[in-house]
Amino acid sequence: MKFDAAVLALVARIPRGRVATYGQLAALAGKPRSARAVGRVMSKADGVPWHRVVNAQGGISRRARMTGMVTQRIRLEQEGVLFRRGRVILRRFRWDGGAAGRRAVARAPRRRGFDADALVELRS
DNA sequence: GACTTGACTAGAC
DNA sequence: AGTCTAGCCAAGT
Repeated sequence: MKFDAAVLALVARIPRGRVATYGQLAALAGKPRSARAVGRVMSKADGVPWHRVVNAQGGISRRARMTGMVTQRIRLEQEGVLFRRGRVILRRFRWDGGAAGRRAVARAPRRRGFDADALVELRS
């Protein structure tokens, strides 16, 4: 399968309210170090939830058109994705890669009850 | 086919 | 924690 198609197929599987990083998608597509290539694919991605793809720091990467960046953040927030200091809280919103049977991508243990991150977000 | 250009990253200070 | 640097890979010229 072509790299581009593989990446697009993966992006299409990212659930609402979750995000994936360029590097993560590259790895899932079988090319662990092709994060930049994923960015290229996203630049002309259409018909897929491209807004759910962020960089390794949880931030929205810069691009030629800045308009898309605003759209991306708004859409994510509408899906319930929380930001802190301008970045997605990856620990909580990173997609596990559809890890059914597959080995899960390092995932933070679910916290129960009081959530400090959420509180901080509400206050800002 | 040799550059150049990105919506990138992990590692080293 | 912010900055730099070296890699990396696929496209376009």
